[in-house]
Amino acid sequence: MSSYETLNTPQQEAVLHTEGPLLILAGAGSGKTRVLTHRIAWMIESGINPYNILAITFTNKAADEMRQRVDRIVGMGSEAVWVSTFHSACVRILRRHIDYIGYDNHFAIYDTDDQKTVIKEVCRRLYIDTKLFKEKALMSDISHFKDQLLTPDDVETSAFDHNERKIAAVYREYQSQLRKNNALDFDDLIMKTVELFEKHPQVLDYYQERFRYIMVDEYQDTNFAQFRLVSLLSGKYRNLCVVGDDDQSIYSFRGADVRNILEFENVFPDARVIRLEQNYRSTKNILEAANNVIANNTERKEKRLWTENEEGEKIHFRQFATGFEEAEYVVGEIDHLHRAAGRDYRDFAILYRTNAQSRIFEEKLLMAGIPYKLVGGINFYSRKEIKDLLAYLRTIDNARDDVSVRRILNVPRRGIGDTTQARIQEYAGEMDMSFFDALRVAEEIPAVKRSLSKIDSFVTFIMALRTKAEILTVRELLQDVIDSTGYALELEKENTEESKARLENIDELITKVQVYQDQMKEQGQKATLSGFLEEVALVADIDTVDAESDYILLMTLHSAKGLEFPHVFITGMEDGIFPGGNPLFRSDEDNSLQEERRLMYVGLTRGMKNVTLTCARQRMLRGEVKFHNVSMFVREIPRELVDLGYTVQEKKPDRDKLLQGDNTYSKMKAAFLSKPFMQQEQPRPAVPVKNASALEYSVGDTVRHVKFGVGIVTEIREGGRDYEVTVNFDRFGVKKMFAGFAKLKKI
DNA sequence: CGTAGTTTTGTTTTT
DNA sequence: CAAAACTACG
Repeated sequence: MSSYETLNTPQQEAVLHTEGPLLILAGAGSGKTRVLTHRIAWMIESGINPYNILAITFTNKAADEMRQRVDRIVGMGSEAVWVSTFHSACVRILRRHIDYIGYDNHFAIYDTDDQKTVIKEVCRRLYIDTKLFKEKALMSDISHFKDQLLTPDDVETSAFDHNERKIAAVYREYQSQLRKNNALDFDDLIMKTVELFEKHPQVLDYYQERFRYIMVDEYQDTNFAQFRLVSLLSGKYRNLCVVGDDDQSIYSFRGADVRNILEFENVFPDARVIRLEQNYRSTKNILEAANNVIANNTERKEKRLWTENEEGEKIHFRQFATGFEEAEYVVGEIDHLHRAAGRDYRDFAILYRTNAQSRIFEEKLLMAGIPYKLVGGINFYSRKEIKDLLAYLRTIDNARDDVSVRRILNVPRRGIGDTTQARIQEYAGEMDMSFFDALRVAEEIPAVKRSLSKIDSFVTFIMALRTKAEILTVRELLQDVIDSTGYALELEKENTEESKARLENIDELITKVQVYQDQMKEQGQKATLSGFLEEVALVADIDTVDAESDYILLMTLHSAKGLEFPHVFITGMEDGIFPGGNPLFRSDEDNSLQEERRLMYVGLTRGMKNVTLTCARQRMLRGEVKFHNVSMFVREIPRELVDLGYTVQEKKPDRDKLLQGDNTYSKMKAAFLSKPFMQQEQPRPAVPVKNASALEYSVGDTVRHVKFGVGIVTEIREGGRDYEVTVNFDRFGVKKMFAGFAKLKKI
């Protein structure tokens, strides 16, 4: 096939090397996805059964894309290839075989929220003071144990002080609670799969036969458990191909161990090693900057990325007085490039170190009427109303899921309060039965006599739903839950901004169920309740980003891994924010600093055409004004590669006043919100603004807005260079906006 | 039992 | 500054 000729020499080598262990050291933007897809295509073409191929990607989105690209090359056959994330692959395996290690195949998957609920319960049972042992810390401890495949016994044995024994006890009890609830957490998905394989060689053998060819992407971010899993699976045929870049290892906080990639050659002495060092993505300047930054790290495989691309623009660096001005600049700049240079919104990404930094950009973008998508932060599925409804579905699906049953027992209010719940819980514990079973026999519990009728009707209600679940589709079932609980009705009555947003989320959930059903139908599979819940548990926010929609992406540097954009803004380039953490514990030998630097490297190498770094002298952090120095990473870029533009712009007097002394965050916010967002400090070509007569709408007209939907124009006022239009939106109420930005369409 | 009002706590990063 | 966790009251 001629398409292989478009690959460079090492890329071709990687594609053609299908037998035996292979390590591909793929620098940023070196076309590794192309290599992986072509490699799968080549294998299929050369007669390998696609059924025998397993490809592990980092996100579901990457998995989908890979499958599509393979399809494009080979046409048919790719649907038989298993392309999925570690977690999805493990769920599929466990659904089939987890009964071998004493779990029910109908297990629930607990997210961070659920885990916390369990941990709290565990601490209460063990009389552990959560002031001394923070739930969050315990959770991360347990997570790390599991990353290392340590059982409660292991932890117990190696504990050498009181604290560690305590933690081991929590771990033990936590596991026993999960088992009782027939639930697994994220880390269990991997660990239990390993356990299954180790305890049941015949099951392992089955999968070894099945997956004769294995590929793992982003190998630098695998942890010990994942390493073990991959080793087991590939143990028989040894056709293991791993792809990664040690310079992009940014997940050590969740147990990722760079040694997996650094020591691959030691584990597999006969491994072929191929380096991909030609970069096809970025300009020379961007690459040069990235190379110089990462060169400050000591623990790395030396490599030299190069490109034939043009030199391009310098790295732009801009410092501002405040975070507000920073955001204003970034948004103004994007708006400018969009209008003047005709760049699509999808060409831009605004990146930051922590999710909390996104808000200010959201505000400015909203004001400017620029469409954006926020990736990460509070997950859609962790919103209260969504979790409530899902808890119903989970209760229907898995009767032993106590966390879900308890969540919905009194939602909507049924007059079954905390005391009653605690008593039932106690009884269930004593009798060693599930919470729901305790509810069913509530008449045996003398302490809850008063609520007995309420409990009975709850039990009947759930049982009825469970019966319905057998005949209804998932969507119909969800609709039934929404109707019969009166959940939506209650929110409608409330009729506040918040309740409206919640109703919208519920609508979105219904849409998601529908999408799932359609998808399953398309693939000729059965849409099941468990299947939907599983999908819900394992989607990352980034998976919902689609290439078609034209919006700016806002996300953390972590989420940006694997993506590329013509224009990248890395914001908050301040010491203490990025690199974050405690400066006292930061030295060059410190691994955490090196990881931050790799994060910077990832950020820079996302850029294709240009990268802008921004920072602010002072910014609001946790409600107080903080002063920061410019990030050390900015200084690590050679001076001649950086365009400094101007530093702090001349400020207007009224703004000066705003920034002084006693001004609170909200005052500043109010002041900025009431201002036209665009008061550009930098001279720029005048933006053509329509005058009132040129506006295609006038007072009384119905218009459509990208974000707010349909509304009626109630006022048009002259305001500086632009016109201020007041619109009463059907769903969002009255909003004021500037005609130049809002792009209102008369309908 | 439910609510409103008060206090405390928190920032990495995510499947 | 917010969200979460507590507390006290009707």
